[in-house]
Amino acid sequence: MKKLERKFFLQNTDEVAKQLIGKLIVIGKFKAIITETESYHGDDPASHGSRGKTKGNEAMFLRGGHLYVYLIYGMYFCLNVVTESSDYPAAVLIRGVKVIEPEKKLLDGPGKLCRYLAIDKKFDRFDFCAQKNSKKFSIFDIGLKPEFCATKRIGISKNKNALLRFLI
DNA sequence: ACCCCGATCGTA
DNA sequence: ACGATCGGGGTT
Repeated sequence: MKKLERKFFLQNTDEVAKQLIGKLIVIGKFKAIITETESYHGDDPASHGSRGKTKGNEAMFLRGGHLYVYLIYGMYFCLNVVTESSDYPAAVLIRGVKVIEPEKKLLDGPGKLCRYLAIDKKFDRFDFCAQKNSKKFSIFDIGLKPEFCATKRIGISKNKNALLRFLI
């Protein structure tokens, strides 16, 4: 079980999105395996960061290894892992996980996932690669290399044909 | 101050 | 297939 360090998240966003499948998220008392991700990089019209920095999306412009959490449809939070270098907006949306502790539960959908894991705006801009923060949120390689496929992303209207959704 | 829309979800 | 629900961002 090896903690993913900063350099992992500085890689190309599509690559990080693929490699995050099968990784273990530890957040508070919860442990969960990532089962579904989507890639959003700065030159993608579907990405929040593609139209420049705003108060809401500035976390996307941080260095890889931070979190970007936003509110969608007035009701749901979505969890993203920021990637690549600072000032280039890019992130991976975590769309699905399989919780293994303290109870087994499949969370399919970014809103459900945040609701169950109690992720909200307080995690926006959180630097989980900083040593002092790793107790609150960390991602580990536990040696799983699941088969996964690539499909179109869910719920977007721009650049909708790109195959940037990855799921087991 | 106003308007519009959105990386969703649950139900039909 | 569709409505709920509301904050943020752009525009006036």
